[in-house]
Amino acid sequence: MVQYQGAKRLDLVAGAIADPTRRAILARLSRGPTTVSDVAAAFSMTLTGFCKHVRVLERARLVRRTRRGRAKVLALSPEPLREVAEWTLQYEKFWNERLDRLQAFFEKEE
Amino acid sequence: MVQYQGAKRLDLVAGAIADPTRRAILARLSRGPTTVSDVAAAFSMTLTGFCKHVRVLERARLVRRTRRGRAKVLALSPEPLREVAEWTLQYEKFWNERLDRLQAFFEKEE
DNA sequence: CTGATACTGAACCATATGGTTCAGTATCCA
DNA sequence: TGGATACTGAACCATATGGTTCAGTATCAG
Repeated sequence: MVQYQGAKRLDLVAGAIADPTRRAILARLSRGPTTVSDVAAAFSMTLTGFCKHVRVLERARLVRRTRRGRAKVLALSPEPLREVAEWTLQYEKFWNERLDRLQAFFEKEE
Repeated sequence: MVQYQGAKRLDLVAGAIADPTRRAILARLSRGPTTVSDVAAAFSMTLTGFCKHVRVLERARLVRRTRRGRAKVLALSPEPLREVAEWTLQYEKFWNERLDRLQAFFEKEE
């Protein structure tokens, strides 16, 4: 499959949010930046395992990581979610439109 | 990680759209229902491989498959995308709001 | 300087994903 | 009935993902 403009980024972002742990991290960070350990405390997982999730979010540019002393602070970087929203909203007309045509199609099939 | 309401479905749907082949399938089906072979013709992949992608989309309830003679017709089922749109739009305020606070934060760090 | 804190990288493991080939089922057509 | 058409399942393979442990680096506190 050929990769069009921004397709790889959508792969990364959609893949990143396809995991409940990572969505929970984003939800936590939406309440403000905080340290790795502080976010990690909510999960029953090793810190190393947690860091891997952070790495996935960082590669998708959904979080930024900066050093503050010996801690690292995570901050939400929500812009890539906009791209996902825009992609899904391309299909808005399909879930909004009356489903007569589709229903008729399936009734005909059965 | 505990799975909250609908979380597993979001996993499936976000995972399904995290692949350019599958997004292309959805784009094709947005122009109307058609057969497996017809959609598959656009991809340089075996039919078996293609079917696996269809299976992923079907498990995420993004396509429906019905038999018509010896062919099977695929149709877009866009409702699950609405859930993804709604999830991402929770973060709309973050990409819409002025980034003063965040920028100030990073400037302070550097 | 020393030790504790806060990560992070490397290696490893089990399972999932994305592809293949080959064989099988279901339907249409002559 | 007997092909040809249109998938689909099973087995296999390579790589990716999500977790672990253990060892290492960087910073702070005394």
